[in-house]
Amino acid sequence: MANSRKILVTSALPYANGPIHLGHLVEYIQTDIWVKFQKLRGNDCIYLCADDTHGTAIMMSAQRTGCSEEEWIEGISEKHQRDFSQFGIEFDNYGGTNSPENYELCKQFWQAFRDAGLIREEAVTQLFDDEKGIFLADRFVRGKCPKCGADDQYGDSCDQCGATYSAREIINPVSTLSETTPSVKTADHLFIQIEQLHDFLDEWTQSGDHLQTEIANYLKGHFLNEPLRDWDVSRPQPYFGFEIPDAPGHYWFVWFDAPIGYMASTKQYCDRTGDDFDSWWKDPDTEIHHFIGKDITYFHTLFWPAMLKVAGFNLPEKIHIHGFLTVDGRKMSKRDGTFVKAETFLKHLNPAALRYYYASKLNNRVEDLDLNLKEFTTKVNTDLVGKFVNLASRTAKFIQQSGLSSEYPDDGGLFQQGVDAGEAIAAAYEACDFNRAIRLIMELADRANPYVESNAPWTLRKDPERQQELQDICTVALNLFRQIVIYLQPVLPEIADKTGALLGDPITRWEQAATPLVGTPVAKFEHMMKRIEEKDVDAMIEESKAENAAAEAAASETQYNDSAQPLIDEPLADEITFDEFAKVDLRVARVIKAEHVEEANKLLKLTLSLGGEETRQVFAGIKKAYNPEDLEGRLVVMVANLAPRKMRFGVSEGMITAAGPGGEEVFMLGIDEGAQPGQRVH
RNA sequence: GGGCCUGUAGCUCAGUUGGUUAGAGCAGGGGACUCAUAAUCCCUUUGUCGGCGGUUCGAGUCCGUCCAGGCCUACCA
Repeated sequence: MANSRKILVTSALPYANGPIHLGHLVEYIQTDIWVKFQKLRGNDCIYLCADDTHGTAIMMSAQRTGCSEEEWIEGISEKHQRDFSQFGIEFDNYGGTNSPENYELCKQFWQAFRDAGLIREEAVTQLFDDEKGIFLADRFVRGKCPKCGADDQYGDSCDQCGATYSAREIINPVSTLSETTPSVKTADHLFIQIEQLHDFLDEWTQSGDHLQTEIANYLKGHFLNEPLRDWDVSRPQPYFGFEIPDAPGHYWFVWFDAPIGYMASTKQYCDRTGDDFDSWWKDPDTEIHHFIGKDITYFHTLFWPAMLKVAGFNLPEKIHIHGFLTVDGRKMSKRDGTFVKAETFLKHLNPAALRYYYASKLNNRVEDLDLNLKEFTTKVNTDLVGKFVNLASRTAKFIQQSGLSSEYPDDGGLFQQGVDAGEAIAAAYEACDFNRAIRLIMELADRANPYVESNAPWTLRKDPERQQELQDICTVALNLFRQIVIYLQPVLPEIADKTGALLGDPITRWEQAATPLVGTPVAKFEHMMKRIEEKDVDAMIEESKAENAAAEAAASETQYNDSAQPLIDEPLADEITFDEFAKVDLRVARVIKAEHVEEANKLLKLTLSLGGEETRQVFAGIKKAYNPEDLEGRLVVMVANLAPRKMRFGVSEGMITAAGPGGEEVFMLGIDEGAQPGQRVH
């Protein structure tokens, strides 16, 4: 087409850390419908996606399952692609951010930032999990809220009082990865000084219709009204990602390389098809459209445009942001079985039903979409099966012998009304106002059924004199049906294919809806879509519940499958009386000094404070398990009334309590925050 | 605390730049038909358009305010 648009479309990259579920599918179905619409309209449109494969979470998952990160992400990618394909979602290329193409592009972006002088280095102090050997992102830390004192809150904010804070402020932090107390460590990070692009971002976000208005307002009120903070784009090792070429030991933060993955996927597409990469990312006439969820808004509306700007690539024409999925009005819940995986849905229901339902609910605002299961069933059954497919189902077999009439009969203007509605429907699709498009299309179906009703082909077929009339009526009905099918092709591609086969004319272009089809044979009609049974929906929910129960059981097994070995190694001691227990004076003590002892290979020399001036010198056999510098300041529990014992290196005036077989496996007793040195343990 | 969004029949929602008796689908009630996946067609009930105040000849539509619900409040994917 001479005036066809060149449109590059992406969906957010699914994180390669779990299966696709119905929530993800809102976005991929929305995007796929939009892309199919553009293609049907004759535009040069490609749809790109990839797995987002970097970051700490993926590193941990691979570790847990005992495979390499590469093996892990490959397995996930296969599953993702299989799920998408089952739902009729067709990518022109599906890549992964761990690809060589992505690495090359990242280097290019990085160099552009270096050249622009926008990168600076600064030390960042973070909590560090000594056992796992990694820095802890906020969500991997839990502890007591520093504001209200609520227990078991995440590292960045408190559910109870709503306070936000840094993980370093949290009281009694615990790493959720190892359940150990993290230490505090400092590492250098690289920052992009995004504030220098403030004027550009002001202009880009607030004009040109690149964003929905509520998003533009949000950015204006939350970020652009004050200087933009520098963006921390590096992570120290260990990290699964790309090592920064000119900063060994530093890795690009996953959110630096993830959006570049859109481009890497384009690169793969171009390499495969011989297309020109620059025509997509450097030609200003090309439109780039990103579809994302509201959770990743600022990465795509601030950082990403800034990156593209600095590196000299096309800026997005539009960023389409959608809300989340709720089921029956509530957040998806694993416990309620409403956290339904794509795979589970497919075992029970037709993916076309979900595509239609989502389409009928989607608009171009950032609103949450509710999957009401009852409504889902009635809507699909009434609209799709009852009204729409029924049109073909009730008329096709009457003209299986004769085919469509050779001339399009008078239909009282029905077909033309459908043609007239075409542009409004197209405009609704274009604006991502799919629910409007569906409403307009269903109005057409609402007119077509009464037409069939009032002309009663089932009466005509009994009268040999009126066979021409019968053929004409069915020709009209099937053309009205086909017109609707064309309009619905972006949503229901499979039905479009079947209709193409039924009427001997494949559906490939939107304009086909403007011209009635005549004179073709009509194939044997076969059901295009089954009704949804309530029991299938119930079965899907039940299966999701069962999956969750099984997963929970497995998790609790791995968490609590404690070995019986310790008791076997050291059986329980004989019973004692309380008085006998009370003879042992256990005290809270603070390690005020910890030092190596020359020539000792097991011992550390500790100076313990019991508060005030009271101190004890203790030799403890924990050298292999603890570094002295990590001990200083810690609270321990000591046996304070143990008879002093002369040892080779001095007198030990007590004993600190610890468990474990010894050597490297010694675990000292800690005590919760708040305890004071000198307090007795009862 | 601040910001954004939403509030129209039992349910899901339309209502264009303010203009005559506020609409659709589903659900409910009554009837018809039998070609079709118990599908379809016709008729039909229901609304202080969240409350209050204002601008206007005229407001569901604009302004203010209050109430209710949702979301966001950056280094977290």
